[in-house]
Order: sequence, then C-alpha cells, then structure tokens
Amino acid sequence: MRDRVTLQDVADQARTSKTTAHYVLTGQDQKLRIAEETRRRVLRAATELRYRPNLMAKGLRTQVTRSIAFISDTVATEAYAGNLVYGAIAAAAEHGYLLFVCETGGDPELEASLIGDLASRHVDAYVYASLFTREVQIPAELHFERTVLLNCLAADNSSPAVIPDERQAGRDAACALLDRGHRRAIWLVGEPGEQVLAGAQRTEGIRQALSDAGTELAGTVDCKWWPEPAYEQFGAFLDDGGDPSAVICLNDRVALGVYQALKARGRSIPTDVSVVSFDDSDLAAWLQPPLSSIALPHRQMAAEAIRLLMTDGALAEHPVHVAMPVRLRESIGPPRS
Amino acid sequence: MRDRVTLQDVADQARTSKTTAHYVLTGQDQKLRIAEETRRRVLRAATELRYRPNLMAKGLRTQVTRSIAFISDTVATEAYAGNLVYGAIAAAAEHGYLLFVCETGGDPELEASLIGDLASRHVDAYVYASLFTREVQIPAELHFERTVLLNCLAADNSSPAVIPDERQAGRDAACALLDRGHRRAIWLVGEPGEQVLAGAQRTEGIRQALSDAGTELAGTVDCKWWPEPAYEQFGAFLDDGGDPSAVICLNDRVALGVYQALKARGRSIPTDVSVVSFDDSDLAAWLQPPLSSIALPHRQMAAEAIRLLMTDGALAEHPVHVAMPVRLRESIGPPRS
DNA sequence: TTGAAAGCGCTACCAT
DNA sequence: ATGGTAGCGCTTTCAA
Repeated sequence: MRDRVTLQDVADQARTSKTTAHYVLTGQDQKLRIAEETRRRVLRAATELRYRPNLMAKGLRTQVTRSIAFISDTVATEAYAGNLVYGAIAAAAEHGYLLFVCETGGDPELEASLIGDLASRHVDAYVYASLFTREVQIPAELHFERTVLLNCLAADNSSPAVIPDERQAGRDAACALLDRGHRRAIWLVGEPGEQVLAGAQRTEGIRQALSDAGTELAGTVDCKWWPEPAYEQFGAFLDDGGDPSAVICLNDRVALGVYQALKARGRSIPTDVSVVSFDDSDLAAWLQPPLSSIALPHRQMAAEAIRLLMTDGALAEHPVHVAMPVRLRESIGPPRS
Repeated sequence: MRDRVTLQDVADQARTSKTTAHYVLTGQDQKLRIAEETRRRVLRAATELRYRPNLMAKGLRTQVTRSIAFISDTVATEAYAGNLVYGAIAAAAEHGYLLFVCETGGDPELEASLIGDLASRHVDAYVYASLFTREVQIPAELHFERTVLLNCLAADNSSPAVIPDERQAGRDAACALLDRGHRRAIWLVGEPGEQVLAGAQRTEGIRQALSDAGTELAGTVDCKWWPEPAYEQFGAFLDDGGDPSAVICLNDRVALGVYQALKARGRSIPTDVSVVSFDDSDLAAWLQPPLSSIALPHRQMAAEAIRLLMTDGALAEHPVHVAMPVRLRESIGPPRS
C-alpha cells in the first residue's frame, strides 16, 4: 500500500515524458530507437522508485488482465484431484498468468453469479474443471469466452477439452496382468457404470485387451467405488467360493477394500491373487504390498489445458486425451498354478 | 467478450445521466432521494442491457479489487491440505471476494516476484499459508500489506496468524485413551521433533494429560511420519518384545504403518492394542478398524483467517488457535488386562 | 433531484 | 527521437 509510484513519477525522475518512459519500460525501445542515454535514465528511475505498473489501469486500456478463471464443481474438496488445480496454477504461472480459483459446489445459480463476477473482472480465459471425468453442460455465457474443459466433455463437443485416456488405461491394466501370464479367473471389482466416462471406458479397454489376448473377464463384483462396499461385496464373493487369479479394481479405494477382504481371509497378494487398480493415489504406494495402479495424470492434463488456452487451442483435435501412466508395483505376480 | 455495456449505455437508455444511474445501481439512491420513476428506468435499462460494472475501472478509481492473494509454499501439492485453500475460497466468496491462488514451492525468488505481481494487481489482502504448521519468515513486502498467516507463525509474531490447537489435541488424544482406562504401556510413535510445531506441541499435550492422570508415556518409537518407516520401526519394536497397551501415532500415515505392523503379527486392534492418531485424513475412516484421530480443522482455520482479514483482525489476540475435533472410532478399546 | 466534469494510471495515436 | 493528448469505465465532487 505504499506503492503509489506511477509511470509519470518515473518519467519525471528521468526528466522525460510518460510516453518515452513507457516505450522503454515495455521494451519497445528498439524499433523506436530511443537514445541509449534516455533509456538508461528511465531504467534507473524505475528501479530506484521501485516502479510497478498498475495492472488495473493497464487492463482497463488493453482489455487483458493476465488472469484466468479456474471454475470447478468440487474439484478441490476431493483431495486427490488437487493436482488439477495446482497443475493449472503452475502452468499458468509460467506464462505470467494468475488464477482465480473458484468452486461452485455444483450449484448452477452460484455458478452463474460467479461467472458474472469473473466477467466483470475481465478474466482472459476460463478453465472449467470437473472432479470426475464426465459430460457437462457448460453455462451459456462461457460459449462466448475463451474456455477449455478440464476432465470433462461438453455434450456437443463445442469447446476444447482435456481428458485422461481411460480406454488405453483399461487396456494397460489388463496387459499388466496378461504380461505376467494371467489368462483365466480375472475379475473386475467396482460398478462399471458409476462414473460415466471413467467406469465405462476403463471397462471397455479392459475387455478389448483381454479379448485381443483370446480371453475375457471371469466376471464382475459390483460395488460402489469405496473401501467399505468393496470390502463387503468382494468379501462376500470370496466367501461364496470366489477364487480369482487376478483382480482389476476400478480405483484405489476399491483396491483397499479388496486388500482388506483378501487379508482377512489369509489370501496373499500377489502370491494367491494379483491386484491392479486405477488412479494411483497416495494410498497405492502405502499399501502392502504396494499397489500397481494406472495413474490419473492430473498435472499433465491441467498443463495441457493451459497450453490450449495459450495457443488458441482451436488447432488441436479435441478432446485431447492424456496418457495415464502405468505404475507397476509388487501387487502383481504370476498366476498361482 | 460481448460484454461491452457501460454505465453510460445504461444512463442513455434510461434517459438520464451516468451519475444518476450510478447512484441508483450502487444503492445510494435512498439518501439521495432520486425520483422513483427515474430509479425504475435505470434499473430496467440495466437489466435489459445486462449491465455488468467493469471491476477494473472501478478498482482503478477506488483502489479496491475485492480479490485476495492466497500464497502457499506447497500447500496444495500435499493432498490433505487442500481444505486450507478451499476453505479460504469458500469463506472469501461469502464476502464477495475472489482468490488468486499461488504456490511458491518454497522458492524465495519466485515468492518475491509473485508478490510483486500481486501488488501490481492491487489485491486487497494476503493469506500466507503453509502446508505444515511452522514458523515462517514472511517477505518484507507483506509487512506493509493486510496479511494473515494461515497454519504458520511469524517469528516476531508481527502478523495475525491462525493455527490449530495442537497442544490441546495432544491432551485430547491422551484423554481418549485415559477415558477408556489405559494407564500403562502407552507408547508414542513418530519423531516428536520433525514438524516443528505439530510434533512438539502434540507431544507436549500428551505428556501433560498423562501427567495430570498420574502416569506417563512408556516410551517413544522414533520414526519419520510415513507408513513405511513406521511399519519398520514399530515392527522392530514389537519384535524386540514391545508390548504396548495403547499407541499414539503422530499422524495417520504413521498409524497406517502401525496397523500393518500389528496385523502382520496377529495383534488385534483394539482388543490387544488401542490406537489413536492425528490429522483425520480420509485414510482414518477407511482403515479397519476405523481409526480414532484428532482432526486438522483446515476449513475452519481458513474461514477464521478470512474473517480476520475482513474484520481488520487487529482486534483479536493472536495467534488464533482453532480447536482440533476429536473423531472417536473403533480403534480404541479398554486395556487388555 | 440531476448532471458535468475531473481524474484513477496506463496505452497508443499523432505531432513535432 | 520525444512528447502531447485522448480515452478505457468508473466514482465523486461540485454546481445547477
């Protein structure tokens, strides 16, 4: 707040005009061949006075604010999606942009008023992000703005979008087991339909890869994507005589439940049962044995979204699919017999 | 970007002047007794034209931007601290403020240039947050700005700060065990010194409460605050004949390692050993049995920080200590014998 | 009860 | 090679 130094002050101190000072300070001095001597005086004055251009004034003139709105339903609340935000912040920072990070909690009215506020502030662009990979209906106002969807798709595919390559991830999960020799008694745990895109596409990829290898899923244990239901349902499955050689869990939380159910029954991982999963949350590396998981590349996705915004993404084929890295750990071994 | 409606446009449409329109739209029409008829025309015009005040222009005049900078070392990266950010965003939103969320990664140069940029944008206030509760050296520039420290303390206690009440949390953890009848063979797991404040204060609270009950810690198993080292060290402790009645883990990740070590040796929780911990991360509720944990109230802390900013926090005694809620779950039972 | 006009700090066009 | 000046859209003082 003791930062009241204006361009005029710098010009005065350098005994020149606002215009000249401006040209020097914005690096337009080359083509305008400003005297080296003048240039120096301006630069010295700016440094001495600790001049900081007022970005509001600049924005008012130029209509650019070097700020981006990051709007999410509830990205943040779920801890593991935090990297969508931080990846975006970091990528934007590299271009000199700052992010207004906002959460709507999924409330359309709040969303509308938020976008109104952001428009009032003349943010340069919008990242519209979702916690779960899914199809969204973006607010009409955003159609008129530079917008990119992160971890979600517009129903009409009208805006550039960045999503993880879930289908390939499904294939990779299956291949991780196939590579170790698994062919039979491969079970899927989790509701394939729950998270519209992730569930359906992971499952699809899994089926494709298995089919390519001349085999198929032995079956599915249906349950919500949480440890408790996975523990219950998968435990019941085992108690009913279920004897899987390998298990593909639709996410790490499900895998935790599966681990617990297996251990409670004295079955060893990976000696008796191999386990592979999706998301690669912190949990995966902490489990015993460490869990093999196909990672959600949230940071890369966010970086890609910012890149699209910066390069006027129109050029790219969209949606952009970001590869999900395979993190192989000790939860996968050769089949028992 | 089709949002080029100015106050002048509204005034024209309402057949009045910018000034009058301004008074009406900013609700200053009461004391200035503007004709009801005029008032209506202005309001109608604004609605019809979908007028949105330009916050840059407004800010340029008034020097207030209704935006707050949230600066953190690396708050975000660690998933579980995300609520420091989202709590702040939500609390600020209630006051009509938006947050520029920034991360410095702990790099002082980056931090300095970031603060420069934020100053250029004339943010109204700063939240300086840390992932771990610790003492920080805030950049000199912030001394001249409205600033509040979140989850950290200034060495000279110069700025208002909000931190969790770790000492009371320590007492509460010990009491959770004392209440169930534990008196002897209560062990502490984790390095008490590691996280300057949290480790030291939690331990201090624990010792106080035990001392008040006429007992004391049986000893400490020293290890980093992660599952793996906790598993190793605590496992070695058990193998050396360690026979704890109850274990206090300095955080949930340590508790995970302790759970794993106990289970690997066939000791049951809470029948053989009671466990209590700190942080109440997602993990706590997922473990079997669910883990009792003293929660880090990140959202409340953030809300409190914003409140201090809004009320010119000078009034409050600082640092402000926010209570850490006790989440009792099935990991605590009566002592064995 | 309403309106004119100055000015926030910057950019960019037009002179010189 | 340098400087004057007109706004960007808003707030606010002063005058009518």
